[in-house]
Amino acid sequence: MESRVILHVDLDYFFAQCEERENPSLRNRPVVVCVYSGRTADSGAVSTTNYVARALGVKSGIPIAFAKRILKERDDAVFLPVNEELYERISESIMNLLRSHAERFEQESIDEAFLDISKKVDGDFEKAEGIGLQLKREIYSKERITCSVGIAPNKILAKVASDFRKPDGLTIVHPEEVTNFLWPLEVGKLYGVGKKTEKKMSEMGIQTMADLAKVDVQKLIETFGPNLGKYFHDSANGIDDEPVEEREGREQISRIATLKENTRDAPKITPELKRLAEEAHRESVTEGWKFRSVGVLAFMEDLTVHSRSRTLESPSSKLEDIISTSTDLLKELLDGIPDLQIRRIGVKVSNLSKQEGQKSLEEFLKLS
DNA sequence: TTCATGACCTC
DNA sequence: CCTTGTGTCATGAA
Repeated sequence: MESRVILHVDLDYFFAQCEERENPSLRNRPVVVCVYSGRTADSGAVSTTNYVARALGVKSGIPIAFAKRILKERDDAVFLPVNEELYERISESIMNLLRSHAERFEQESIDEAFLDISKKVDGDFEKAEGIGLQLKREIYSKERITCSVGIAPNKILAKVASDFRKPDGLTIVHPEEVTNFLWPLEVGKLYGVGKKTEKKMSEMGIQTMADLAKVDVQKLIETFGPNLGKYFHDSANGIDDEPVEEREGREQISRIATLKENTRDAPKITPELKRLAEEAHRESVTEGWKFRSVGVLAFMEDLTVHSRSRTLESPSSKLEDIISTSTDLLKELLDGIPDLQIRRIGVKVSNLSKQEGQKSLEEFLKLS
C-alpha cells in the first residue's frame, strides 16, 4: 500500500484578508478585525489581524482596547467589525473549488480544509506539489485570496506543514522525512496542544516533538488519559490514520452574548436569553434539526463558566421549549452560585436529530 | 446515558 | 492591556 497524500489548505489571516480584498487601500496598513461586545465603545476582543498588525504584536484574542493602545501612534491603523456574511460567501466559493479537486474532502472550519488526493497522484509527492500550486493559483484567480498549503502522508502532518510557511506558503513532508521535519518542532505546534498542555509537558521535560516521541506511551496515558495519551504518542511519531471525511451533522447549536452589565437580575437577563433562544431556534429550523436537550451557559464576573442542561422526554423543535427550559435552568444555576454576577450568557440545544422526511432548507435551496 | 466541567480549536 | 463567540471532545461522577 502506497502512502496516502493529504493536502491541508489554510486561508491566510482569513477575515483580515477578506477585508483587504474588499478594500485594497487597507494593504500595508494594520488591519484589526474585532468582535465588539457592545458593553463600552472598545470592549471586546480581536478576532484576526493582518501581518502588518501582527508584526507590531496585535494578534487574535487580545482585548480591542489593548490593540488600540499598541497602535495609537499609527494613524493608518484600521479597526473593523467582523463581517461574517462576507467571509462565509468567500469561504463557500473556495471550499466548492477545493472539493471539486479532491477524492475525499473535509472542511474543518471557515478557512481550513483537508483533501485526500492519493489516487490522483498515485503516491507521487512531486505531482502533489503541482496540484497544490495549481489550487493556490485557482483560488487566487477566482477569489483573490492567498492560502498556505501543507502536503504530507496524513492529516496531522499536513496541518503542521501548512502552518510551517505562511502566508502564501507551500510545504511538503515526504514520507521518508517525517521525523526530520517533525522532531525539531515545539510540541505547541501539534494540533491539540494548547497553553495548559504545553505547560504540563514542559514540567515533564518535554519541549520538542522528539522529546514527546521518546516518552513511554504508558506515561502519556497516565498523564493525559487513554485517548489523548495515545494521540500524542502516535502523532509525535508521525502516525495518524484518520481518514479525510466530510462530517455530516452536528452535535449542538449555541448562541452566546455579553450582557450590557454584570447582573444576576432575572428581568435583565431573560430578554437576552429569549433573543438567543430565538436565534438558536431559527438555525435549528433552517437546518432541519430536532433537539432533545436544552442548556444554558453562564460566564461569571470572575470568568468561570457554569452550565446546566436538561434532556426533554422527546425531541422537540419548539421555540417555547427552549425558552421555558433555559429560563428554568438559569434559575437553578443562579441558586447554585449565590454570590457571583453573570457577565455573558448562552443558550444551547443538543442531542440533535434530523426532522424525518423533510429536506433542510439549505438542501432545498441548493436544489433550486 | 446524562450531566457538568475543562481544554482546545480558530479567527 | 481586561478579555468574543462557536463547537468538539474527553473525563469523571451519578
